[in-house]
Amino acid sequence: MSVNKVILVGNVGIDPEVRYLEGGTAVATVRLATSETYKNKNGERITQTEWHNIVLWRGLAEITEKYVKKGMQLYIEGRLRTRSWDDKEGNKRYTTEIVADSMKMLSRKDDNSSQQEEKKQQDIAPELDDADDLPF
Amino acid sequence: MSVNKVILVGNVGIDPEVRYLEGGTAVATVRLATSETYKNKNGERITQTEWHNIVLWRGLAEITEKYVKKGMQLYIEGRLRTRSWDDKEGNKRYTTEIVADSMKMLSRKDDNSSQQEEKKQQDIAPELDDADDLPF
Amino acid sequence: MSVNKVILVGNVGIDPEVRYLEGGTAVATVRLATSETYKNKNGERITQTEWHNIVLWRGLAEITEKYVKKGMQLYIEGRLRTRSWDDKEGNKRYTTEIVADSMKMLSRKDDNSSQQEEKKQQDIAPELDDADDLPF
Amino acid sequence: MSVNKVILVGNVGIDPEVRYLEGGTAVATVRLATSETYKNKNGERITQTEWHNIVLWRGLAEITEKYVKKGMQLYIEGRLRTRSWDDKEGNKRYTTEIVADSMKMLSRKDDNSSQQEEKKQQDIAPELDDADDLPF
DNA sequence: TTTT
DNA sequence: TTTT
Repeated sequence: MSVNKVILVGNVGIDPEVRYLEGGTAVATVRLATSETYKNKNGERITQTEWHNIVLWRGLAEITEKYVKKGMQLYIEGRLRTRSWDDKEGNKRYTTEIVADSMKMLSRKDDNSSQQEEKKQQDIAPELDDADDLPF
Repeated sequence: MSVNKVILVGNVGIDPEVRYLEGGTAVATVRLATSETYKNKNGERITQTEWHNIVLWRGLAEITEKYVKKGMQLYIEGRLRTRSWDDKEGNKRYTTEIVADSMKMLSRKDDNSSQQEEKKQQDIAPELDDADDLPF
Repeated sequence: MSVNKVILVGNVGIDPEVRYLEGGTAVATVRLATSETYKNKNGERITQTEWHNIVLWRGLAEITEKYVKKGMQLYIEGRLRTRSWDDKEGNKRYTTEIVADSMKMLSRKDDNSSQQEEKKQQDIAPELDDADDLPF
Repeated sequence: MSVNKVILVGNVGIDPEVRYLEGGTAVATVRLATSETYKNKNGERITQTEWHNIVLWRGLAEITEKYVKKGMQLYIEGRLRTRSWDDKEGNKRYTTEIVADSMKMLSRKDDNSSQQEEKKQQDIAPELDDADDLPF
């Protein structure tokens, strides 16, 4: 038995990237910042920002494509996954990502169509879970 | 405002490494496995194991040094932190770790001194939180 | 947007109760204890136990009926729900429960058939989520 | 070993109540709403609101007294506690509350002094944890 | 009513 | 490199 759970509330750093696999499956990646403020030994206020790579599949990716923009505040629930790849020198490299199981928009960047999109967002809210049975 | 929270329950892969910084601060690293089982399209049961790098500071590191062993089941609560370093070819590399804020032992590998250590573990249980104010 | 999430690891106080609604839907209730130990001002070790009412629906209820026993350690992920009812004097009363979305068995009470049940438990493990779309 | 953790993001229903115990310890109570939307069998969109009783001690209570207002969105991390009391008919009653370990303000109700208070809030942000060692 |  |  094990538990692998991540809960994040943070802000989107750049507009998400969304691509579609051969079979039509959507995959989105989101850069999400969380920051933490503390005082160091000299009493100075230090803000430390952490950047997270979020991966969203299928329905969550499609929602992301339509509604998630740079600057928005998101709630993400997911799990850690480290995958390996080979760089150009042939070295094994590792990247740790958060695979989202649930995503909620806490704010929206207002744009021209905001009133209308607000409604859309509410319409789709109940579908914001990744209930597919594939584990990635 | 942001939230950066990780909750893990998993098994320790190898005995932890603990070192002491110049000032005497203890730092422990633990390799923790979580695994997830699912059926693929052919109905075969697939187990996918995820390895996490846990970093524990100060009191948590000292507890780790004394009691955490390969094979034990741990509950970890912490936060994600990605740090960068330069490899031998001078390339920037990134490693994502979970900095523990709380650690609980869900099982112990039984050894000769188990009865005695059981008691020790209980004695220290209330101190198993990293309440220091440094954010790393 | 809101989040209502509970994460518990605790021990089952009595064998669960399971009943079936008219339509055949299974509902299980589990009493789960969590305890917390601290030192009071006199340095005495105090253990405080908290009892939680867990409600599990459908597949989770059926798993509970088959495998969950008094004394077992469970991981529960769910959400808070307070429901009201009228007592015999006609006063409104409130009961707060945790509606489970996920349940994992961290230990089993060993019994005669343990080897065999062990296997069963593994067979059903992947189905331990409440993926139905009803919100209760 | 056990875990008793609650994570909430919701809105404050009425201005918090804050009182001071004989020894000067501050205690605040906050009514927090979370809501969940789903479609019933007829395809109608149903919103179900859940009200939570949050209890905050010491520093968190003082922050609450100064800054938390009706309508604000809060992030609360805490633990469940059910306490019993006797009603006027002498019956034992139970109330389940969430004792906060951490509180973060996700929004503020704008008032006249908002600019100035914004700064205050940031100044106190690092102290928003209940690090005292009393377990309630 | 559980467990360590 | 762990565990079930």
